[in-house]
Amino acid sequence: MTGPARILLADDHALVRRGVRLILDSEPDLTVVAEAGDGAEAIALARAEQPDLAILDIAMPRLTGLQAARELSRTMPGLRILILTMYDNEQFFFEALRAGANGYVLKSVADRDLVEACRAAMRDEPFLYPGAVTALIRDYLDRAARGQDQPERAITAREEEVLKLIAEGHSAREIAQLLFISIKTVDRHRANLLQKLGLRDRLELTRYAIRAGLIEP
Amino acid sequence: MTGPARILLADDHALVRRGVRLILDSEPDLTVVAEAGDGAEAIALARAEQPDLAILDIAMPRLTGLQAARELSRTMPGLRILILTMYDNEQFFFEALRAGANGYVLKSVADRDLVEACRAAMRDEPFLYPGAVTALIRDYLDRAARGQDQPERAITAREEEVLKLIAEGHSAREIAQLLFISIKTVDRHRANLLQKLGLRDRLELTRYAIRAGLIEP
DNA sequence: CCGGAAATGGGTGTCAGCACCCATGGGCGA
DNA sequence: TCGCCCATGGGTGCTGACACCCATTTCCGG
Repeated sequence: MTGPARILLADDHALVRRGVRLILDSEPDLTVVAEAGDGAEAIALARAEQPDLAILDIAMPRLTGLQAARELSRTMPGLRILILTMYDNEQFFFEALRAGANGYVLKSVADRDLVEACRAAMRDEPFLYPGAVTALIRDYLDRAARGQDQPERAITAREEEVLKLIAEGHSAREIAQLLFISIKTVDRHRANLLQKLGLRDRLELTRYAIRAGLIEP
Repeated sequence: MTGPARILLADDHALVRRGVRLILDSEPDLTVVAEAGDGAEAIALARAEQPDLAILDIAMPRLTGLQAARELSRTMPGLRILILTMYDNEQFFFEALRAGANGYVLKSVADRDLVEACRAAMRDEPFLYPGAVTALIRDYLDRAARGQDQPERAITAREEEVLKLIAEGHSAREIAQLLFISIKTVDRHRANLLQKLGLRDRLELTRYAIRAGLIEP
């Protein structure tokens, strides 16, 4: 017996943090030991507090929950990770799996499922909401049907970074200066994003990012 | 003595509703008597339950919190209204005041201020977060300085039509074909819109249209 | 150890967005 | 009636977005 699971909670809205904390702390086997307001703070607090489980919102300033999840699952392999998001979006769901998340919970059903998802993660079992399971099965069947000839490449970490900046209204030149890379490289990332997502221009990229919850309008 | 204030809570995320409910119900003078997941449901429940106070999120399906606030302040004059939102946006803030809201609270600071805002509303006093107060004062000073000499030309009907189409992602060429006018005229309307709204490009026009509720994201 | 993917960056060309210039005809209020 | 604003549209030119071409380095997994 080692006491309740120690949880790090990261969301940029204090109100959501407070609500989730009240829900989790009312369970005897779960306790929130730290709260972060952005992805960078989440990483710092995870290192300082060594929690058992991190609950990460996707849409956060500085680093998104997915970026933080990649970093945390790489540097702290024992840490369980739950992604908590507003949006039912398959692209981000698959990315969350690749980023090392143990579970993916929608905020719209989190009041019912979140506690169960935490317990599943602590047992090192995956937890997915029903829609995600459906998408996963469909994707599995798709791959089986195609014989994995096309692994349909996903958005990379760097591409997500560029996507966020484009959607925030920055020009290619500004992004190049922010990331210390050439305009041509920004052009290439943008082109890859447009091709992978099947979109036409940066305006559609912006809509996509808003719908996906990467940024706020 | 009439017992605790009866509150209607409207937000499309069950998780946020649950958090807010836990916060408010722990105060002896506040009690949540109904929860709505969208603006239309909020109006129906307000009529059925006759609460003292309605807390409305802006971003909701069917009817936004602002639309619901307009309807409620018109048909139920005794009802106090608090707008609760993610966005620190002056446009929304002024719209909320015009829609009859008694208070405007940001989700990012709601864990601290929400209870106080509810009590202020029940005393029929306004409650605004500090940034909103600053914006209100600046706007007042602006108007005083101009002495309303310039009615600051409004968007014309034709310009709004073009704005909508631009925000929906149509190119100037497409809009010209849709409206049976020349590309150059579309160019001119766009230029006038950019100048009147103080924006830079069609991407910012799109954000503006989304925020103004002209189109759906 | 080799092949592929990710990240980097250069060149070239087309086109749309946007700024600035200009003019004309119609409607409406002072 | 006169002037103003609106809607219309033409010309010119710059710049950024985007497509398609190319190459190099690094790193990781089979």
